[in-house]
Amino acid sequence: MNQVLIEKQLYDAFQSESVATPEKLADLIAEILGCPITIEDANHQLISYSKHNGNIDEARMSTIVQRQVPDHVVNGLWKSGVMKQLFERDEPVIIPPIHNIGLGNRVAISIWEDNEILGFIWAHTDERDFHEKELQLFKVAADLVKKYFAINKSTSRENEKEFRDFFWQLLLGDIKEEPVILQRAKQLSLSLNGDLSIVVIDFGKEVTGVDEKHAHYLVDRMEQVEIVGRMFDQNQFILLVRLNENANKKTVLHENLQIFLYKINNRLQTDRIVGGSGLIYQTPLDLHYSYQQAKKVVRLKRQFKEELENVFTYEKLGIFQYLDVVYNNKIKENYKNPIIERLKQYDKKNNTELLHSLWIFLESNCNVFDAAKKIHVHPNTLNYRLKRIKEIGDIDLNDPNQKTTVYLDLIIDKLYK
Amino acid sequence: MNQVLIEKQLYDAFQSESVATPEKLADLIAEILGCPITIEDANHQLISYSKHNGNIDEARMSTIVQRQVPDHVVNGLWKSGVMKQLFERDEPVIIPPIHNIGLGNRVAISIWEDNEILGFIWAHTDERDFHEKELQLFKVAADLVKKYFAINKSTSRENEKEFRDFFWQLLLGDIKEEPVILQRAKQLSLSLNGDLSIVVIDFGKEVTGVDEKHAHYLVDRMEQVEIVGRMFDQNQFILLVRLNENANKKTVLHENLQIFLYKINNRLQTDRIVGGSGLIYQTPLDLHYSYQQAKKVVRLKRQFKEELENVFTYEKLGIFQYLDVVYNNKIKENYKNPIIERLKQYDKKNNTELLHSLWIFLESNCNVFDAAKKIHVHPNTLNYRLKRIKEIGDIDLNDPNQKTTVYLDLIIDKLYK
DNA sequence: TTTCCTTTGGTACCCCTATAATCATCTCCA
DNA sequence: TGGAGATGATTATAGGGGTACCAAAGGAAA
Repeated sequence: MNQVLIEKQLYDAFQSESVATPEKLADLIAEILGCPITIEDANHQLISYSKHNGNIDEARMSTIVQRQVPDHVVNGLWKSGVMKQLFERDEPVIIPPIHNIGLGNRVAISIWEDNEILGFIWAHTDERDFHEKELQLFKVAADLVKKYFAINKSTSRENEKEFRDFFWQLLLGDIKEEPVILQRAKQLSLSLNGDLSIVVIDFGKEVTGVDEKHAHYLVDRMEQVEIVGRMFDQNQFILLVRLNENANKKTVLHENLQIFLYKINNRLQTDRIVGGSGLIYQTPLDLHYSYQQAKKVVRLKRQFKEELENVFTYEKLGIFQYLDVVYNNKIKENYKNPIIERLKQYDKKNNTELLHSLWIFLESNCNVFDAAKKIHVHPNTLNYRLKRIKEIGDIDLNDPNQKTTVYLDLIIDKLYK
Repeated sequence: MNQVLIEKQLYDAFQSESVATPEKLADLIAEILGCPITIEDANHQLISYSKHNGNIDEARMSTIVQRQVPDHVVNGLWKSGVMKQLFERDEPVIIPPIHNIGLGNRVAISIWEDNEILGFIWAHTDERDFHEKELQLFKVAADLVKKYFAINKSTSRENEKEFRDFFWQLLLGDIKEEPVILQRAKQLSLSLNGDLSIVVIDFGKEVTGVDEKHAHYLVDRMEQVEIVGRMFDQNQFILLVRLNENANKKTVLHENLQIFLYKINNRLQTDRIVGGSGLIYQTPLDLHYSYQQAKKVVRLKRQFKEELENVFTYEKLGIFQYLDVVYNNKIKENYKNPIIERLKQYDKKNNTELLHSLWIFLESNCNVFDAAKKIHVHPNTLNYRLKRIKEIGDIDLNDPNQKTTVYLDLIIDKLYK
């Protein structure tokens, strides 16, 4: 009965304020539970905190001062497994002190809507123990806070479907006039100026709720980029991002994606998730190109796992960008590079390794010494082999045209076998 | 009346022999005209010669001994313009002595069927002059010889249409079973084993009779290759060739085509005629690939006139083989190499020549010294520029992948402008 | 003037080329 | 069958040439 009473009290208190401020909400929860309360959003930004009475730990102090949870505290929470629990269920989690990040006793709960985490409530339980009753109350509190989030998100929620349609139009290039795009963006309170790019994260399987939560959470923590739009589509998480003015265009996407993919694979205990970004364009008109490019990066990363392990942007695909069209052309024209064929034939007949030597040589930027080291032969041996290759293959390795051609054909020969 | 009489006599004489030997024909003409006669086919192979009375010149002597006109004599005839006249009309041509090739006074006439030259008659007029009467008689003689050729060609003529159909089936790859192909080839007395390839000569305009004659004549004089089939199709002359057993596969087509094209352009006073060959295949099943390849060579040679001036075979196209598919892919994906874009922008802003320097460097097989020489700067200057290029373009020139990509993109950037 | 960019000179070190020697394998012929 | 000779593959050595790096000077813009 006591519990029901308190619950009613909470509800009444909450509903009595037509627009409850988050601070009042924190104070109210703190009062009922009898301990300091902190409310954060999904991105660990401080929403509000209760008046504190008595001494507080270092983690709380710095969170309040910075208006967000310090990075090292977040990292510590991940490492200790606490965040993982919060991400995977909506029950209160009892957290023992973690001294090296200055964190005292806590009980925390995550707040959900559909599969998206809206935020967290942290109770600072240094001064009192939480038993079943308090934990029940804490869940009720989470429900209240969820309503607060829901109200504040309501406007964007209403637009959700409309936004999705617009996003697809951008991704498919359906709208051809920039003013039309910008007007619709304005209606949806989106800003589409600056450096834009599409990022595609591919889960390689159907995306579960847990996957979505982690993905949402991690993209929100990307640095130097702003997530303008996001959407799940089958196995893929599609992002429309804007680069910050002062970000280094050449590297920011690469770095963020690298970190993102490392973390999400780590947290979901897999290695299946890959991702890539398209080129950066200055107009939303071109975003459909970026989308296609990002998808191509993902596709190629699956196809050439090792080779493209460290490639995350379309720009860095290099020759792989053209590999499949060239390959298809070869198939269509039934073309086999006669040089390679001659060398293969010779190798087979004479039990030599001319073709492999040539490949290592080309891959070593045509440096005989480096290449010789890699295949454990004397540089002069490799030089001799190159001389033979020139004779047998009828190729001039000093002609960049011929060299490039055989390099391309060799890559294809190796990769499409 | 005398003329008509002789004409009748000639006809009678000719028709009296159910199968007149060419020797008798030569003797007959010699007797009527009162001078030694030589009959050759289109390829300057000796068909027959009349008994000679009196001294003969060196050219005749060596022609008879070798059973074909010596090369230097043929060349001399071309240089003096005689062959040109013979090729362009079917009237007797009076030829003054050409001493440096040992040729005395001659009157010659070419023998035609449709647009193909069948052969020539040479009258050795050292001992007597040809006037109007003799010239008329000479034309009658040519008509007789034509009939001789016609009889001997009749079997192949009958097959002409059937052959054309078969040729097209080969070119288009319509027949999928090798035994079927070989059987049909046998019916047409064609041999389709060995190293086969398709050659396409493109006249760049409608082909006239004169063009055809020269083309037929010149392909018959190719060395180390056998013309298995030939056909005119719109602006193109399509050849099916077989390489001789002992020919150097790597070079024989290149060399023959180079010479052929030089000569035919020269003789027809143009530079419009181009030609190319496809790959060499060992089975007629693959000839349709060779045909497509040869057409591609022709098309690319028109598109990149200077760059492919010395390329005649598909094998030697090098990177041009892939250029258009890569280009189309770029267009489709709206891709502009960001490295090149950044360098262009920098060059424009700072009035520098980084992009051009990079191009020369890549074209010089990445040899700083050679490249520096070409653009007249100190090698260290170029080194410095390369350092800047690496910084501004964010490119690692020691990575063959990146280098190849930018090389390809630069070629396309230059050629498709 | 300061600063940044570009060019050039110098030097030490690394790399490439050419030549020759060594070894293995195969062919051919007595 | 043995051995001379040919061919091919590898290693050794020397010297010239190319490259990377440092330093300095000239020039343009702030």
